[in-house]
Amino acid sequence: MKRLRDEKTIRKIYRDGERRTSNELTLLYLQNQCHRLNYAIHVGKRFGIAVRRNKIKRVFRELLLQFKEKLVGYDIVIRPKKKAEEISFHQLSQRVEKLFIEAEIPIQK
RNA sequence: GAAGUUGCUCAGGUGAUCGCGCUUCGCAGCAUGGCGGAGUGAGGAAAGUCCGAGCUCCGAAGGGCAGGGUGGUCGCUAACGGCGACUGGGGGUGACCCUAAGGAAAGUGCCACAGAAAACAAACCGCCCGCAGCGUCCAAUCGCUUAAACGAGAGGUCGAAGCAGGUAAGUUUGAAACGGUGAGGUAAGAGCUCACCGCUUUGAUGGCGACAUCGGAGGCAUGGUAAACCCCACCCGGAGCAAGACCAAAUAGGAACACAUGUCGUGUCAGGCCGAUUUUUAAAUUGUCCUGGCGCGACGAAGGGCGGCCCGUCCAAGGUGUUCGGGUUAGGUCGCUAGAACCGGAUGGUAACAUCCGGUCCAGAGAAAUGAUCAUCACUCCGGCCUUGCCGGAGAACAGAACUCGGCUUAUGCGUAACUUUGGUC
RNA sequence: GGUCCCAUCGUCUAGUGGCCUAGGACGUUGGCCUCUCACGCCGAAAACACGGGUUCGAACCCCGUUGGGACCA
Repeated sequence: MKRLRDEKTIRKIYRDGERRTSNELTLLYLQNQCHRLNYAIHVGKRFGIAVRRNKIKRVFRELLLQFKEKLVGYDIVIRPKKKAEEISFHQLSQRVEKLFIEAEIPIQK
């Protein structure tokens, strides 16, 4: 699992990728060539000061760790919404898994 | 016990599992990558960007003006608008706190409403004395008369207005009224005189100094406002690591507008006036001068740079300047962290701080990494119980390095020391 | 990261020490007009971002916060 830091790749995902939304986040995804999960978490300034933004990013990174072995071959971008701050880690985990199922990404056992 | 003032410390520890950034080593490998090990990894405010510096570039960072900043004194410091000590003023019962705290007798401006008057001294309302006339009242005396009544009436008293003079805040207004309070004094009053306080000025003593204490003199002149302009003293060139340096790649020498192309010298060519020579006229040759073209040299400048202006200085025909357009491009490397650094000690100093000795190496990352769960220990709070204790539950703030330091300000949890005021009990 | 600018009724604004108990326009709202609506007329409510300081007096001057906005190779 690797963090995406290349601006061009992220733009490509925004342009060509599929997207699914829930109350808590927006998920964008695109198949890639390598057999790994690359991710980016997009937290704008409307979430407040730097500490809060960093906290959201840490929560989502921890959450993606669960899917590390199951989701390979995809580049994804996660855009949290403000409601994501209000619910617990466990609830958030379920919502994300649901989104992955909706997206018909094959979850490997 | 309560309320408060000032200073200081810490910013949870340990272990396990899963993860992250950077550096480095090893293995496999040459795909956009993988696996494993080691080291290291946020703050007291990293924040606001309010000051000050280092560093880099802008010509070499020059002079003056403008502009900006600071403003008790002495010190500390690389520097500061910071810090320390002291002085004056103000606040608080107090511990203690606050203080842009130079100049209003260089000049200008402003001081609404109210008030007689708002700045330089007067006018007005008053008070007092004097003058001449008028009126009221009293009245010596006189006329007439027996007397009374009546009439006249020197002089006095009171009153209103006038003239000339004296007078100061009387009595309001106001934030503020040419010293304040008290006593004497006077026609009425007034520093007119006296005492105390204030002020001005002068001297002595103490202090490096701000200033303090004591004394003499003047009798009061100098309203407030400078976080109004201003004056005085001191300081400041501008920009900022997106500074800047190097490398690579790409574009292709683009468009529009503005401005200069002058003067002098000299060479050459062409033309013209005049003269000389040859010569029958005409024409030819040649010389001085003038005009024009070209070349060379010197001077020169519209403009531009030195990010406000002037001086000064530099560039200035191989055109320059401004604007627009196109391309690269969210390219790479360096700058980039060993420093006015941190810790401990000694010495000097009231202190800020300085010097010396010993030790330590402590993030340098592409929009950017430190976290999650569990256990346990420590801390705080709440509840219960058999109250030196045990059990259960809850909590842990503000907040995340982006070139680096020194401060200030703001946000914020817990603890602790000294001191102050106050309540209760002994 | 750095350099700057701004803040007045719900919105756009005027105000540059006293005339400010802050003016105007649009909007809101009450009444009149009309058969009703619109237009028109008369009225009302509504703001100096916050905290200190200077001054007799502050929306205005000074300092500090808070919020918003612009720019950079």
